[in-house]
Amino acid sequence: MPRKPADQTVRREDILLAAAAVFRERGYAGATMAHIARRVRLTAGSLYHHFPAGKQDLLLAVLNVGMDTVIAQLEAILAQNLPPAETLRRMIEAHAMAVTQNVSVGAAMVFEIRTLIKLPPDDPSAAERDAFLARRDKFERLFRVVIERGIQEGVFRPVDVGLFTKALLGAQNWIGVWYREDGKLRGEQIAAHMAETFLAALGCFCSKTDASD
Amino acid sequence: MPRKPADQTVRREDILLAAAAVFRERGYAGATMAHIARRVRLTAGSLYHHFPAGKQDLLLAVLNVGMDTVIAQLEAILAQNLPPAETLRRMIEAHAMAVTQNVSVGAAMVFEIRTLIKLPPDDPSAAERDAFLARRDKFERLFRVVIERGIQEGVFRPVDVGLFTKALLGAQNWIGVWYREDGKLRGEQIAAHMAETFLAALGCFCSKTDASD
Amino acid sequence: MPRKPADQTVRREDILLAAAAVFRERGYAGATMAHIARRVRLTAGSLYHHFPAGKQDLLLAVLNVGMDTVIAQLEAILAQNLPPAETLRRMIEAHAMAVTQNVSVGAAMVFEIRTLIKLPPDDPSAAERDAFLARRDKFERLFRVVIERGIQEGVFRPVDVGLFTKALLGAQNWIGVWYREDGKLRGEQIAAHMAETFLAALGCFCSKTDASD
Amino acid sequence: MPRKPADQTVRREDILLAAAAVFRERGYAGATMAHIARRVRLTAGSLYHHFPAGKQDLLLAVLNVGMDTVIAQLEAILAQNLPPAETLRRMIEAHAMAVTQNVSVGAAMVFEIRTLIKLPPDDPSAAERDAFLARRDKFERLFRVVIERGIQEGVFRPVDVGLFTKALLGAQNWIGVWYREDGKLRGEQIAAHMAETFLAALGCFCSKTDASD
DNA sequence: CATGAATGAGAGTTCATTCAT
DNA sequence: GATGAATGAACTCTCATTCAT
Repeated sequence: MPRKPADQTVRREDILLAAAAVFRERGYAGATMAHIARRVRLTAGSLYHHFPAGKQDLLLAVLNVGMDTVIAQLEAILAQNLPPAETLRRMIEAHAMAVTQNVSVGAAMVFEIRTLIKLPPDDPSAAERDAFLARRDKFERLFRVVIERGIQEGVFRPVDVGLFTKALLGAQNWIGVWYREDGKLRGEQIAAHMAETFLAALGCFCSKTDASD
Repeated sequence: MPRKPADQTVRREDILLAAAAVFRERGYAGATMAHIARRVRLTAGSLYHHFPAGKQDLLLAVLNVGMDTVIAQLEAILAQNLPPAETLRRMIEAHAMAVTQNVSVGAAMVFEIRTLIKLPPDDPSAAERDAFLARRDKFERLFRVVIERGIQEGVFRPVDVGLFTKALLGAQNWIGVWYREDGKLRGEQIAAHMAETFLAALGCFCSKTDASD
Repeated sequence: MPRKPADQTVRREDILLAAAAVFRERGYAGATMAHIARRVRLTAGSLYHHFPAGKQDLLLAVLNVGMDTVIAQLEAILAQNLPPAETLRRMIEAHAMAVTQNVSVGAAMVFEIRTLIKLPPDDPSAAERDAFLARRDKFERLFRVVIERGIQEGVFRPVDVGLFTKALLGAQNWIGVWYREDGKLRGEQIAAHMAETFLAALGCFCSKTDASD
Repeated sequence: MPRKPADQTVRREDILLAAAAVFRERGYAGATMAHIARRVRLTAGSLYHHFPAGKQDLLLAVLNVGMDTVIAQLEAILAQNLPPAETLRRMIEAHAMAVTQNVSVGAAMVFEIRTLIKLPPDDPSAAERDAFLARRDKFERLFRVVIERGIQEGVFRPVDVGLFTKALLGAQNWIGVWYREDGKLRGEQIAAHMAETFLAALGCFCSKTDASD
């Protein structure tokens, strides 16, 4: 009754991406372990070898991977200490690229936070959930801070930073909803256009400074 | 506008709003008929008197109500034949207001289109589903057209209209995700800020023309 | 898809007895909801209408019913304030009768306490579990007290009351294991013999005093 | 008595005891191969090297070991041809000691016979099961015979031998349920008290004859 | 011998839906 | 209209068991 000749071993990450894809297509609640398993040619039960805590665990893993990737990139950009406009441009582009490069994970971050929040407070994953939400807030703050700095320095038009950030992130998150890997728009184009749009919205039409990084 | 016996009308709409609220909180797949029924003090079975086709029917009804409202408002604005900048401002504001005034319905429109798309093609509701998706496309086109016109007339900075519209709608849809009825931001403020942001992004800083409508 | 023409309604108690019977035959862990359901001509899912908390709930209900019955009878006997030997005889007989009259429930009380104890401490039923265990201890104490009194009064041979009670209850509980409703021994015979055996073991061969009750 | 390579023998017995312990704690149906394996620091799969027929095999092995021990001891006592009262006393004590010395195995014999009986008739272990049940009946008969003889010889009060034996074995079996290795009662005390109780119940208060064995 | 990965057969439970009352 | 009881299909998760390594 067992199978799989070892050359075709399924790795944790494969399952994770499969889960993300299924979550994107059908939503967490609409996704079944069987859906996920089928993508990696396993049976539903076998997933529990890799993610003993089950579906919930899988969701948290997906979200964390996504957040890890994005935060790492943003922090790398911030570490360069570029001027606000350039920093924001790169952040928007990096974020948009991340979303298009792994739409499924991005979509999960957009759509399934709600699922997380509905977790009963006595759930064993509650701690991990809180940790994730904290990181998400931190992520949002990274954008806020840059925008605030730009306004203070007079490079950006004064705006309600909270509202503006929500608008920006809404637009960016939404990419994961409509973007098709096989569509005509490439990630770079989308990223560039997004940056341009929101920098313009901040009254900053300065062309891309080609700082050799 | 003649009405059916008041009680009934109210009942149906109550259920609809209850459904929208539950869909917002738990997602379509995570919502149960019992959740919805409890909100209107009925039992799950009783809902079938009002929505014979069941859960799916409820979702479509919610989405249609939402779309009806928004499209009606947008068309009223377009009928006024105002200049593109002013038209767009009002459209954005009207849309944002609609989202904040009935967050649940708005959230359903954001989150549950996916559910609709996954409908098996042999489903009896497939026709209604297609009708809805067509109207959603029409809705998006209303924005596109105005933006295109503004660019042609030179009032707006030239942008990729498709991408720009996606960004705009992403930001607007996202409102339904973070907006709290009991929060400190009122719908008007949000609406105004959204309009300002995206008009600015189009290079149009003209202050609100107070055309007496 | 629904069924059952109302004349054949299944009552809560029917399910309870069915559960007890299945628990007796296969043990709690070995019993399935389907086994229980089949006995009352329902499907497994339907049991959740009557016992929303499921299998665990069913076990606790069975145990509580059993304990209720026995304790009530014992207390009635104690209330008569008869001399220790007569009291003990009647208690043993009443207990034995209770066991033979509802073997399944009795067996559950014997075999499934263990199941209860293994309940994780964060289980929602933990409180009910504790309540049950407390009542079981009280039940055991009823016997102890009578035996102690008899020893003090010199009617009973001095024995280790704790150990003696365990022996007595072990013998009584065991009835539920071997007793067959269709066997040749009637409950009364068993009850009388048990009383006689343990009164004899206490050095008390006094014949049954026929106090007209 | 020549032994197999020491390691193996030990291994097999370790597993057996581990199984008995787990069966006692959680019942056969509630025990998993993983539970058992963990106790001997193996994985579930590895158990199949030692007990190829799996869980069922383990149970039968546990029960047989228990029965072997007890029957051997009882037969040794019977072989001494002592008078009935003394024989019975020693049998009761030996049995009680066996139960307290290996509670887990004893508990399995008490609780898991039921499991055995539910074995489907086409099960490969059915023959072994029947053999075990036969030995259990033989075991019970050993007690019966001694009691009968005692009655015939007039040393014991006349009782219903079947019922009396059930009472005796019930009390003895029950020890395995309440006995705690770390409790205040030692096996010898329990054994002595049990013997005393049931000899008293047979009207035989003769003190322990200290036949030097 | 031991393990880790896998399987397949349930088990408990949930839920949309139906229908007699 | 409304309800309560019922169904059947699905879903998450568990587990004995197998086998390549």
